[in-house]
Order: sequence, then C-alpha cells, then structure tokens
Amino acid sequence: MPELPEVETIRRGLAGPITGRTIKRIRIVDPRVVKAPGPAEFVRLVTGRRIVGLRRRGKYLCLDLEPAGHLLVHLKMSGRLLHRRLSKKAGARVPTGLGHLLLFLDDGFLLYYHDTRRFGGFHYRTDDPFPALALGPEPLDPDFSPARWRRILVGRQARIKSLLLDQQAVAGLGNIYAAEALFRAGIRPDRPAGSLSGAEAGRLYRSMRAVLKEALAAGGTSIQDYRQADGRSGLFQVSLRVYGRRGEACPCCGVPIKACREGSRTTYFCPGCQH
DNA sequence: CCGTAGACTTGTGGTA
DNA sequence: CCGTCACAAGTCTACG
Repeated sequence: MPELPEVETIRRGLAGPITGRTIKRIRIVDPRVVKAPGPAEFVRLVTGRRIVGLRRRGKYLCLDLEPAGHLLVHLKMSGRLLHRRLSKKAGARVPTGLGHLLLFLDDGFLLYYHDTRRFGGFHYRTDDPFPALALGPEPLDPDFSPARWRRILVGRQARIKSLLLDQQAVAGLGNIYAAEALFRAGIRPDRPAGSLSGAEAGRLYRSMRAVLKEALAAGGTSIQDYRQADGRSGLFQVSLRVYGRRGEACPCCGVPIKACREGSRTTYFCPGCQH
C-alpha cells in the first residue's frame, strides 16, 4: 500500500492527537503484527509509556516514547494505523474485528493497527531505529538536490524502475509512484539508470517530487486497503495516469497503456510517450 | 553488481 | 454457481 505520501498523511493526521498521550492498556488480537519482542514482553514494555513524538523515514513510522523507547511501524502492503474515540457508554465494548493491535490511550481514544495480510507491524526498540535503516535520501527533503540525484544514477546498470523501488537509493517510492514518476518524465521503466541523460535525470527528479507532493496534498492513493488515520480514503487514485490502467488510452497521446513484468512487479507505461 | 524467484498472508476479481 | 488461479501498495533472503 502505503508509499511515502500515504505514510506521511497518516503521520500528519496522528501527530497532533497522540502526542502527549499515555498508552494505558494494550490488546494484542493477532500476535503476528507484534514483530519484536514477544507479545507478553511487548505489553510489559510499552504499557504506561507516554507518546512524545511521531516521525517518518521512507515508509517507516516511529512512535517515540517516554521513558525512552521507540515503536517502529511498517505498514507493508495492507496495514492501517487508525485513531478513533471510544464509546463513552459504561460497559461499551470495543467492536471485534476492529484491528489486530489495540493501544488504549488516556484520553479515551484508541490507536489501533489493522493489517489484512499481517505483513506489517510493530517493533519495540530501545534506541532510535532510523539511523540503522540504511535508507537513501528523503526525496522531498530540501537537501535532496538534483546533483545528488544524478550521483545516485551514475554508473548504475540496474533498470531505472528497480532503482526507484530500491529504498537504499531513494526512500519512499513504491510501485505506484515509481510508475507515475517515469511516465511524467517520459522515460521507459527498463532503461538502465546510468543511461539517463542529464536532462532526463532532471526531468525524473522534478516528476518524482511533483507526483509525491500532489499525492500528499490529496491524502494519498486508496486502491484497496489504505486509509488515513481517521478512516477516510485518499483521493489521488483518480489522478493516476498509468498505474493500473493497462489498455486505457494514454492521457497525453492516446496510445494504449502497456503493462509488463519488472522482476515480480507489474509496471505500467505508455509506449508512445516514454522513451 | 544485477536479476529472478520465493516466502510471508488474505482477499478479491476474472475466467473456466 | 463454485472452484481455482492470478494478482495485490512491501521487504527480505537465497541463488545464478
């Protein structure tokens, strides 16, 4: 699911409401979403801690706790991180099937994780987990310059679509935004990364940042599972130009969009516009 | 270094 | 209509 715009939308939606709240109680509905440590130890460590910050790096979120500790969260394909007020009625029960990990907060709200596939989940860490993630630069950071992007491409034989998905090259793009950025830049997904001209690298730099910013402004792309922290869908799915549009006419030139296999991922591109 | 395949897991949609 | 298969926003590992 969630690529940079979706994860950042969730972070923005949650940061204000949960910062300063204490985790009063934890219910683990499916232990597979607690990746480390074991469930009992997780409950013991995290219960009673206060949330003092929520940060994002690439597609990861980190809940900073006090006394010092961290919850590293990755949503993988189908994870949702949601926040809602619990019913105030005495004896009201949390609906079953709401989520797979429930964190009851001291203001009567529930912060909960739901993941159909259980690929994603929570890691408890003593130290800040971000430095150890070995991720590439944040594409929307002010320090991420066109020159830095050109240095990432130079000499690379890997196909440009694979490199955009490589979180160690640049952090946060996934299958949707990699395809959309390449379409906007007019570059075929199977080009060797190092074969891009200076002008092409510049176009890709701008299109990658533009599509991420537009998707963020739209609250992300909801195709199946992704939801914002308050449960609303994102809106960017209507603005996708090639992803998921095999056989449809290209919005620029009218040629049918093609799909091909890149590794084990489907990639979409316009054979008329992308060279 | 690069590519592919498989693993994790469940739901959905198209096809036979 | 039902069963089966392919496929899905991500990452990690193994292997050639």
